[in-house]
Amino acid sequence: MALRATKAAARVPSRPSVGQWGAREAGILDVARALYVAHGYERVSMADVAAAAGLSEGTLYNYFRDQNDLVVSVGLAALEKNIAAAERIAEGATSLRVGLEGLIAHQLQCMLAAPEMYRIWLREVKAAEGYGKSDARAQLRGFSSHFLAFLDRWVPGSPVDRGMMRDMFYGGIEQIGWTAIVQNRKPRLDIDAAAAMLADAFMAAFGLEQRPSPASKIRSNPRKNSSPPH
Amino acid sequence: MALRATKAAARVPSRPSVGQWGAREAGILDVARALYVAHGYERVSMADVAAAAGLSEGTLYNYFRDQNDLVVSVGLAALEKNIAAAERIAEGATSLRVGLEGLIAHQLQCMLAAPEMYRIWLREVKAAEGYGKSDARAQLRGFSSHFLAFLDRWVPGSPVDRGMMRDMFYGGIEQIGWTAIVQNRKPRLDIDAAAAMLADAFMAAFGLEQRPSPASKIRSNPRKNSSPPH
Amino acid sequence: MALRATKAAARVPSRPSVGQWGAREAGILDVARALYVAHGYERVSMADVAAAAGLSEGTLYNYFRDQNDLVVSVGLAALEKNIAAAERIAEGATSLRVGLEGLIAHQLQCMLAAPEMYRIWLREVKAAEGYGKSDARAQLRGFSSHFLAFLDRWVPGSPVDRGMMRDMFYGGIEQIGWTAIVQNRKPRLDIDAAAAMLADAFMAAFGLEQRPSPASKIRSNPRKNSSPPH
Amino acid sequence: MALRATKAAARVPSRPSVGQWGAREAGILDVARALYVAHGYERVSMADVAAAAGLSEGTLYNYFRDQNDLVVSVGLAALEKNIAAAERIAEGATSLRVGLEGLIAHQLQCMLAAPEMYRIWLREVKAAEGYGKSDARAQLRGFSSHFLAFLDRWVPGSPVDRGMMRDMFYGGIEQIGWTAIVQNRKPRLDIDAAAAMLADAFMAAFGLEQRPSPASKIRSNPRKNSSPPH
DNA sequence: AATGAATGAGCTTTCATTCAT
DNA sequence: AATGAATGAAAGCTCATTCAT
Repeated sequence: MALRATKAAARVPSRPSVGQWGAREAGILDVARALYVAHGYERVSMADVAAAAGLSEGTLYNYFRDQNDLVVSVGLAALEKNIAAAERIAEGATSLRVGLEGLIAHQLQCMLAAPEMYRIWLREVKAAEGYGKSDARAQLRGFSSHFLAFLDRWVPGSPVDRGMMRDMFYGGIEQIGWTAIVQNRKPRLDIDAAAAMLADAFMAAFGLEQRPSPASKIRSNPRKNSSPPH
Repeated sequence: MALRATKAAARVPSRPSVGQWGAREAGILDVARALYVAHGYERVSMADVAAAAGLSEGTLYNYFRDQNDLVVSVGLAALEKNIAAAERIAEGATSLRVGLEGLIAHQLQCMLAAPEMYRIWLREVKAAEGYGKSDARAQLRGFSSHFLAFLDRWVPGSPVDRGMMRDMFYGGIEQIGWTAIVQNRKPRLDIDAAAAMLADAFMAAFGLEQRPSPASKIRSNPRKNSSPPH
Repeated sequence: MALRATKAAARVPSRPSVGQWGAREAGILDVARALYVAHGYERVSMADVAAAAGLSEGTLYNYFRDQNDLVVSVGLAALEKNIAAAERIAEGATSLRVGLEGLIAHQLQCMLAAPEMYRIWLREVKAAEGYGKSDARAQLRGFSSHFLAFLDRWVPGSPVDRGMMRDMFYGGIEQIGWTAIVQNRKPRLDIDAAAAMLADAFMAAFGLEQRPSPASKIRSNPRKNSSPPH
Repeated sequence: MALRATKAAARVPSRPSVGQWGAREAGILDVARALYVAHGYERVSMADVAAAAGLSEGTLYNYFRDQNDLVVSVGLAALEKNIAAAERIAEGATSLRVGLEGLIAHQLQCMLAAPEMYRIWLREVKAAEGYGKSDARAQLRGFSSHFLAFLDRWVPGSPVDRGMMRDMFYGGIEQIGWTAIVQNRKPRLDIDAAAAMLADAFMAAFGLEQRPSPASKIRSNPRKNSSPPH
């Protein structure tokens, strides 16, 4: 169904040396990602990747401990890029609102642009046994703290637990993105509009900003309006 | 890594008859679920299930087309129960707030009580290739409409698109639950407190209820609520 | 009853490279043939062949795509040898009569020497589904054209369609050989006598040579003829 | 590849009682034949046949010892009909020439009309292990003696051994028919023309009739005959 | 570092056949 | 005679991984 179950490879604990870690590995990851995206990662064998990369199978194993390592690495490479961009967005934000909206839009864009990467993330990382102790999770925690710092920067306190805020935020966005993917609604989803709306919603959810006061007459369509007020 | 990928079987078109679908299958599902929970579903072979159920392997295949069918069936059986309970909660709710809180608490309880079922759901259903067209998704859509009807009942209109509300709601809750599971924080998570807080947050997010105005003493549940400092 | 039906493998397109195709494969074919002859090919598993060849099962599958490929390859290897010999006989023939007689004798010898190979040819090649488009048939066509060229060399024209001549010739011979095999008459069949008689018969059938003139009351070849005179 | 190999069922030696042997069995054979022709007999399971016949699987086994028995029975049923017709043709023949021509045409017609039956005959009967001792062969021997009697009737003696004549005759015809089938040339094969030509050829082959005398510069059968001008 | 042939455990899956009812 | 659920042996096949060169 996904990849064949493997007995935990007990031996080699670490990847070669980090200094070396560059060109070659990145190239392999690129090749692998292309294959994964093209055929669905479950159907791409190590031999396929090796061949496409102009490597022998054995050599491939010099760079990635096993298939899981490769798949997860491909997934995390994509994640890293996204995280880096997200951090830049958070840091460059001129207001909480702008930051959230940017993060939402960015997240949705990433998902819709590369659903297969998200599938890898979901199946092989997030829902994998032992995710709790994985490197991947450590990485995520790194990002998480950035996000929390971003919140701290703009709102020192809020009624909702910070961790929960993060989970609501990302959980909600991911679910929305996934629904769009699954419904094959990718092209039609208006990411910016959705981001604006969601940013409002999250601000309200977290008590981070006043919803329009009853006094302010501003909201044109208070009922079903799905778009951002002001 | 998970289960071996299978080629779609060509012959058998459908499962026997639906009327018959009862005792035996349910028994097998129970046995399988127990094994899955105990050992991690990836590590449980069809032979294991057959043996535990006191069946021959061949017989097992009379009831479930293949391993994937069994795993997914186990996952969906759990889901069905949860959905039924959720629908009861939604229908029995005396207010929107009560309903949301109940749904949140129920969802978290389900996840924390059976994380392995949630893993199956995540890996083998939600993130499986072809989920978009699966029976599972059809089933989910059924529940989704119940949830939307529930919202309709209490709030005829809201600024956020209903589908997005649903996704934010469940996506957020699931993420929170998953974090708790992954962090092995199950026992410590105060589900009721979390549910109360989240219900507030979602109400606010969806513009469904006034956040307490600074002046108004309105907050109904000042006790466990971890929210608005006013 | 014979071998288990297999679903066409989807991925691997062709056999490795042709240049390499030699030592190893030939060795495996020899081993397999020996087992097939000894036990009846239907009763020889891939594991049997691998073990006898001192190979792991997986390795065996590096050389032969599946069981059918191996069985057919064994059959065709035998066929190739026979065809090569047949071509040499045809080319070296000093007369039409000599050539036909040689070809008949050779064909019968091959069949009686290795009936199991003939069974493989019959069941797994000739009567297999899709034989029409198989490599085997292509190979046979190659030989067929040689045979037709041989006829052309000695008799530029004849009343019988060449393709039919070929079919009558080989169909007839094979049936005779098969009868001998089935009747367990192998040792007793006087191949040379039969070949002489059949050569006469085919010459006459194809109008390629004068039958004995009316004057010689009976038959042209009273010498070695093993059949009943009136 | 064909049917799964089975361990020789050692027990039940005979079919129920012959008196009963009628309606039910014939009906099953019909149903099975239809399925075999439609899907290729290798792909039709006993369950398929039972279902199509409105029988339970167990009941099917009351009528046919095992799958092989069924398949072979289907094949032989077809053969029997053909043989009966052939005997009628042979008996009704007004001359040797007419008889042979009729037999050839009939044989080709049978093959082209039901190649799948011929495949069964080839794979599951003729090339099956133990064909030599099978009931099928006994049956064939019966027909064989009819054919020989037919020859005896018209030509008390000939230079070619009678058994070989039979084998040449049927082997040649079958090969020609098979080639037509394999080449998908069924519709185009002019059976009557072919039969005429082949009849001539066989007559000549067996020395059963004068080839056109040297004097008559033309040929005996100027009509449809595509044969010997010498 | 690179190779790539060899490995082989281990799973799924099939269906002909049986037998208790 | 009929049923049809249960059987279970039996093999095919894959592919991640290794290791001798």
